[in-house]
Amino acid sequence: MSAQVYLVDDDEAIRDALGWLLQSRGFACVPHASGEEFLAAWSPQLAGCLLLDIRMGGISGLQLFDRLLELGNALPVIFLTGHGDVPMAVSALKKGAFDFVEKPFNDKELLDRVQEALRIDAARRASAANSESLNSRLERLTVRERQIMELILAGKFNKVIADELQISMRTVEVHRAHLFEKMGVRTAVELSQLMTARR
Amino acid sequence: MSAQVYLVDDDEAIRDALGWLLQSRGFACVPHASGEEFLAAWSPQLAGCLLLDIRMGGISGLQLFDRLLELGNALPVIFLTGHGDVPMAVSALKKGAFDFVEKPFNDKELLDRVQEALRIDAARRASAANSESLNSRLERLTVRERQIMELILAGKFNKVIADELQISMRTVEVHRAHLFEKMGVRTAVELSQLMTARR
DNA sequence: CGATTAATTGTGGATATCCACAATCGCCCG
DNA sequence: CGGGCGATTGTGGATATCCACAATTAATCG
Repeated sequence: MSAQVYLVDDDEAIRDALGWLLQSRGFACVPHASGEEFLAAWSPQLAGCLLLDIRMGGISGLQLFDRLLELGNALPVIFLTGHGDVPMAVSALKKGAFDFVEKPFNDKELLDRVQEALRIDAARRASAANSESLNSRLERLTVRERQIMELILAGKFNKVIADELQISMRTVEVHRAHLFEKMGVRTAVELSQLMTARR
Repeated sequence: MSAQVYLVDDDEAIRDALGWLLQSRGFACVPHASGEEFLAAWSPQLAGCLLLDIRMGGISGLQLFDRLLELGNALPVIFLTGHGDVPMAVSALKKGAFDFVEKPFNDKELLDRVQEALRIDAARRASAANSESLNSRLERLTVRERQIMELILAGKFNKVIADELQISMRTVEVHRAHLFEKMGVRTAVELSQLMTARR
């Protein structure tokens, strides 16, 4: 799934004009005529950004935005509006919208914002992919291994861990080796960095 | 230096009214009649938040905001304006303003925003204090100790570190013990968490 | 029931770490 | 010049870790 610029606007003239502009600059554009239509096509895997008109028939851009937030949307959203007011813009940005642009807009400026949004999204996805792979590795750990990992991350010696869990040191060593293997680390320090880095 | 609500507005009536409102709700308020005046009083140590009118004689609220950004201001800024437009609000928020409120405003809403801003600032300062203390500990390390710390954080054994630095293992052990002592950690895992957590 | 998986434990040896006790060398400062 | 500091090294012993080889028990699953 490569990056797309999703465009939701109920005005066909705008869809055509913006679509053309984007394509001409090398951005793949996917137009939708309504919020409902986009919502039906949406999936968490979509990559790119979303250009969203606020005033539309059917559900409004703001309503669509809220719905997408609930669904866990990660696409950066650039609002387009001819009739925005300040509270609307403030609220949208504080909820996490990427930008809020008033029509008529300057082509170059919009393209810059699109490019920046695509960059952000790519970076976010790359980092999400990392933490996905981390999570999948974590899920492969058995309960006991996770439990022992916690104690290792608390800086405890195998001996102490064995005491606390009332098991032999040898068993701790085995679990430790297994979880290092599964997590793809060679030392406790690497494990700690892996776990600490992920916020 | 305890938390204050700094208020910059060239309209005395507003300063009085807002000042009274804030005081009555238990917020300590420090009014200034101009951007220049606040700038002269500003220091990086100020704690609290800043209520900033946009349209003022002398330098404008937006100019003051930009200047404060250059100076490394950490105070959350809540803009107050009677004549804001959308691009202005968008730009301010994207530069990191905490909020952007149009006059006339609802008292309770403004107070909520102030409280939230104070909370954010307190949290930010607490975390900054941590990283300050971390930095001061880091500065107490000798060059050699820092160098060895890097290698420890790379997950290398004392033996390997000794080889790479062309010194004896014993020396590495000594430095290692010293830097652990100075950094206040007992194990390499704790050190790693300390260093990794601070972005 | 036979296979698989997780948890558990043991032995023993090779490596590493931790640390007290001790010492040398070079540099800068009052 | 004597003292302090940082870097360096050594010895030796107590602890820990790493790991190959080996095995038992309990639970789950087709």
